Amino acid sequence: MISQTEENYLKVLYNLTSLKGEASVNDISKQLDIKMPTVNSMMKRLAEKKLVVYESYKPLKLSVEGKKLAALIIRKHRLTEMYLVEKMGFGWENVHNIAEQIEHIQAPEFFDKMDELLGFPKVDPHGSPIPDADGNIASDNYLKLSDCKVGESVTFMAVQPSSEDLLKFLTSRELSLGLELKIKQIEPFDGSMVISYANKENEMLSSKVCDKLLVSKKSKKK
Amino acid sequence: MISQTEENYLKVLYNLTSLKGEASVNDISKQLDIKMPTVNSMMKRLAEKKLVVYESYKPLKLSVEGKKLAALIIRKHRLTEMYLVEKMGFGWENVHNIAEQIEHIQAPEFFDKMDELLGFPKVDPHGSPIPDADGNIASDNYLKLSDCKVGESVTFMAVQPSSEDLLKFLTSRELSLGLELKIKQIEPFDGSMVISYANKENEMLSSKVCDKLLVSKKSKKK
DNA sequence: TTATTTTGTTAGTATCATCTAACTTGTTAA
DNA sequence: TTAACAAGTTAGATGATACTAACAAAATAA
Ligand SMILES: [Mn+2]
Ligand SMILES: [Mn+2]
Ligand SMILES: [Mn+2]
Ligand SMILES: [Mn+2]
Repeated sequence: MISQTEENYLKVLYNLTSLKGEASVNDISKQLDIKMPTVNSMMKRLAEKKLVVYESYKPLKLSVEGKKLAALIIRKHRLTEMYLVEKMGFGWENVHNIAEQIEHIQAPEFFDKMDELLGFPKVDPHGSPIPDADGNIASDNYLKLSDCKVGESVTFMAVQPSSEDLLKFLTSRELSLGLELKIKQIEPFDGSMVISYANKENEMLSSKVCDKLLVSKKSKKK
Repeated sequence: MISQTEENYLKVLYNLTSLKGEASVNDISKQLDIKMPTVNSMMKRLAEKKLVVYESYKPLKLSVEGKKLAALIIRKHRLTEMYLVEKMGFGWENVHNIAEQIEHIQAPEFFDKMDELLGFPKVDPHGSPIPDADGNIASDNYLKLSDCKVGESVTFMAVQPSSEDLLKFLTSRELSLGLELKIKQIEPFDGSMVISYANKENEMLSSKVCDKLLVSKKSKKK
């Protein structure tokens, strides 16, 4: 059996390693706001359970089994977020904290039902892919809006990472997933961008924001 | 702060005391399948927190505050059960275990939303009343079907206590809440009853079943 | 390359939630 | 009314999950 606490460690490790393939004790410590010695002993415990690859002073990795387990927790998290938004009417900025708790519910039929009622969605409300029931996750090949050039026209696909404040900001600008963004101008000094979309003309977005908006160039194959 | 574990103790104590007003360490121990010394020290801890009235060798009671807290957990449990049945399509025999977990979610807006989507229901899928947001619970004045007499016609209002097996059995007999039950015959030997309802004529129910079906005599005021 | 800082580890402590063993108190049946 | 049994309590142990203090290793800066 795996505890709620252990599940949270696995999930954080999954997210941290999804970038570089490995993570440090320090990274996890900061992410979870838990002191390093606690993280250290938890990593040893998860290594005992064959979920984490631990060697003294070396970066941490998830085992194959650990990766699958983490993906299944993330599946529950993202299905929940989608359900809260689509079926219960929550805003995309208000679902993360609830999902953070519900992801630990042990009742496969509950999440299967959500999945079914949602029509087996592929992404969550922030554009992140939902792992399938085997823990496989589709890799998007989106790029950051901030890496695009003037004149380009792209589709807004995901927010990552998506903090509550950022999501609120995007809502206030009526910036929602799926919109066509036209890049009008890029300020060389601070990297802020002027874009047009929907019925908005020449909206200014800071580079801090543009860094977190993921877009696709060619209209996404359906 | 109150832990999930503590919440489960409070809830059990609430349910046990709703009958006689007090409960024993032994009762709780059996109900939760946790040894008496563990229950004993938990009761002392909850007494520290002013949620339980504890005196050595005396029966246990909830404090006013404890009673309210317990009622609010039960509110979350029953709203969840109702939501699962009404909005997600679960059968009434499959919702208790999920609700047992979801009742511990700390997110008032989540349960408020359920309440709203359900149209502020007064009872759960098994006919038990849902406490209001202040922890007040309406008292039904139902009687057991087994206490009724031949010839009477009553309305099926609740199942209590409602085990999965019993609920499955009732489903198999198409016995659902709100039905008019006509008592045709009572077997003096074992107390089993012959009743008619809906399109069923002279169905036989054991006294074990009849003991757990709550009914109202006069058609319930709407 | 040495000194400093950051990161990781070990050791020891604390709290929560559980247990078993042993003892005490209360209840019930001879 | 006492002897037996049931219920309640105390004491002590354990595993999970956190912490701080102190030390060791690795990375970085001087
Ligand atoms: Mn999230
Ligand atoms: Mn979580
Ligand atoms: Mn229930
Ligand atoms: Mn529970």
